[in-house]
Amino acid sequence: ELKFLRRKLIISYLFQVICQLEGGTQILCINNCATQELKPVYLLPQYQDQHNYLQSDVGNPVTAVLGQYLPVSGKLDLNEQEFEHGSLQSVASTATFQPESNLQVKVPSAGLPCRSGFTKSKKPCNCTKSQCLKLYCDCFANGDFCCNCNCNNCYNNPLHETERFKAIKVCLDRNPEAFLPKIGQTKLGEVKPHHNKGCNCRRSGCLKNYCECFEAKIMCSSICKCIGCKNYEESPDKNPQLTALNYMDIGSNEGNNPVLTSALEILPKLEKDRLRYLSWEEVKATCTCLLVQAEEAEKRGYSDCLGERMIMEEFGRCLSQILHA
DNA sequence: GAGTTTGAAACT
DNA sequence: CAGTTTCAAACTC
Ligand SMILES: [Zn+2]
Ligand SMILES: [Zn+2]
Ligand SMILES: [Zn+2]
Ligand SMILES: [Zn+2]
Ligand SMILES: [Zn+2]
Ligand SMILES: [Zn+2]
Repeated sequence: ELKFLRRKLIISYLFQVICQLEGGTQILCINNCATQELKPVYLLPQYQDQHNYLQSDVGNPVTAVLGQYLPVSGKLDLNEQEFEHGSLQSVASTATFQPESNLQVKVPSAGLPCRSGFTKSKKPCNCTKSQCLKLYCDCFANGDFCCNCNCNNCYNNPLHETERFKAIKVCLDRNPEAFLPKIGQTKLGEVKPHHNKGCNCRRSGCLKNYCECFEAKIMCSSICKCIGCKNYEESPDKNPQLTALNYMDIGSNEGNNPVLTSALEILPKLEKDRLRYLSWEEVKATCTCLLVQAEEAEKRGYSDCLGERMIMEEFGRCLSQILHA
């Protein structure tokens, strides 16, 4: 369901609109499409009479079930480049995101109660198909031999040295850092406890051990690409900017995404407790609704311009439902 | 303990 | 490189 609009784009849109709705001043402005003149679509007025607006949606089977999964038949292949071109207009500033370094979290530097090198309290694995020679196997991934494991057909032991070495080489070819510790590699001069490559969680909120960040007992950071993350600074009230920005895909923005820049400008105006974050379910449902609109427009042979307008209006309806849910 | 959910790793 | 499949662990009941 995210083929049509890449998720980070969606999240950025939703986030910005929420910011602006909450701020109450500005208006979402969208390029209609690359070939058309810039024609802003104003969403805000549509919210003025919320009741009526929702009433008119009664017959809309899509928005009526926002929050549920809708089966989307067929696939819509929209020219993404064109869409990108018609993305949010914003001053292309080069402002970069500078994390508040004084928010330094105190690290229990006392050192973990190191498991006595003797007991090797390594959790036994239960691999059955990987022969413990792929990174699926935690033993292998940690560079350990399997020991007291429950694995089947295990090659991760000195008896299969050759196979094991080959497997290690394959992994290193794929990722030269495959066997480096995923966390704790605090580079010199790095203030905060450095994290790994970041997670990509969607459904766990990064609050379950499915999430590698959570499992490692570290907060998600800007390099994470998670959706609906709740694994960040314990007291979000203290720094809404920081936590809110964690919801955007800063990591791949290279610091100059206009959406991000714009959000940075807007954020300080916000009352912190009015921010509302999006869950994966909401993002998913919204994307589904937008897809349906796109399909509809395509089916009816509407112009790209009109199709995009339909999509954006649907987006507005979805957003309003989310905001008022 | 069986069955489901999850997201990294592997694969195409 | 993105989308899909595989995998073993985390989780639920
Ligand atoms: Zn194993
Ligand atoms: Zn093992
Ligand atoms: Zn093994
Ligand atoms: Zn996560
Ligand atoms: Zn994370
Ligand atoms: Zn996260």
